[in-house]
Amino acid sequence: MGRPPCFEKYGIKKGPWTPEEDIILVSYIQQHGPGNWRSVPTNTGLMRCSKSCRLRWTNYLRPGIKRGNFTDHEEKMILHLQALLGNRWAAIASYLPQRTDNDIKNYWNTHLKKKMNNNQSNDNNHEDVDSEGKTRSQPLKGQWERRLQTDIQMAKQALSEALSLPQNPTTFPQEMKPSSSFSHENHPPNAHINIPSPYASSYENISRLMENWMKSPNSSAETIFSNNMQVTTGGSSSSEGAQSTTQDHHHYHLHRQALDSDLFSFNNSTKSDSASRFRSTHEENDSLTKEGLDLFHQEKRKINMETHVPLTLLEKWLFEDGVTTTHHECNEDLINMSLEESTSDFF
DNA sequence: AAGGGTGCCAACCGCCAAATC
DNA sequence: CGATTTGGCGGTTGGCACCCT
Repeated sequence: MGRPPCFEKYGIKKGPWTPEEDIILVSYIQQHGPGNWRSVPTNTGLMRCSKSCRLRWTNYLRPGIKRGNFTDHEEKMILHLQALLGNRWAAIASYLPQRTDNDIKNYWNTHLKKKMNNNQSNDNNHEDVDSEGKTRSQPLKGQWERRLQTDIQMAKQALSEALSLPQNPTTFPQEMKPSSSFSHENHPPNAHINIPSPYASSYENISRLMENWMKSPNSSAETIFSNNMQVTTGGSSSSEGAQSTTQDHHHYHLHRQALDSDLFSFNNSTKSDSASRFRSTHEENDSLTKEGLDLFHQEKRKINMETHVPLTLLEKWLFEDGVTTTHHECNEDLINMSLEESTSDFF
């Protein structure tokens, strides 16, 4: 037999998400936590498939997501991890908790792939032009990959070199270190993320939105949203959402910024300590519900049991798996090499 | 100013493994 | 144990915004 058929076959809506839909989804996740996506469309009335809801949450609405330009360091990490793991964007994204796999994939396809091609075409001179037009030496890119493919011993050495990135503790966010990347106990997710926000001046509006939202969790999202954000919602079809005015876009970004607020500090429970964030943020919130606490304890137990493995193990798994699947012809020596040793400088 | 080309990115598609009945 | 659903992943696409001529 199998599972009962899901509701989502009827009248599935596609296309860009509207602010109203976002509000509904976030509101639901706020109450029930991420997961059990099958029930989300049914319980919220969203005419979206569960898959779409999950993607919207993980790629856009989930708090703690860093958007905008990739830093030089992030770019290097992506390049190195891509060389190690191949196009396993989810695995790569697990090393960059603030970035989504979709984000990294897009960045790779639009920027890095091009850059790699340029590097290969300019192979003879080991110089590269960065985004600011400045010339800098790039001895690792390309060279590292070629050496990896040709000689295991050389590859070992090259890997060590590649992983020995320039040490710059001041520019390396705390949460990106593996030992702490899954621990935000004392750090609200956005507290130390330096987002160049054009919406800072509207912080009060956001605060009001969140305040009212928390006070009236049962009121309709549309009412809350229209009262606080004054967004023209109209018919709220996807096409209309996509055709909103510039002002609407501005408000939409305010809304988006609000969703990033610490008040909703869940994280994807399969990849990080959503429970820790959930607790740390909700403990500071007077409107914390008993339901929320129960959820937190459930989440924490689940995470402790299933997903919160030491990162060194995760690294090993990623490394070994990546090597065995992408470079299986030369995997033995690489597997024998201790990743912890070779990455000690990397992080 | 207009039209075509290009870049970017959110969202979709299809596949697969795991879970469930 | 097989059928079915769900969740996750990587690849791809559609449409908007920007740039160039």
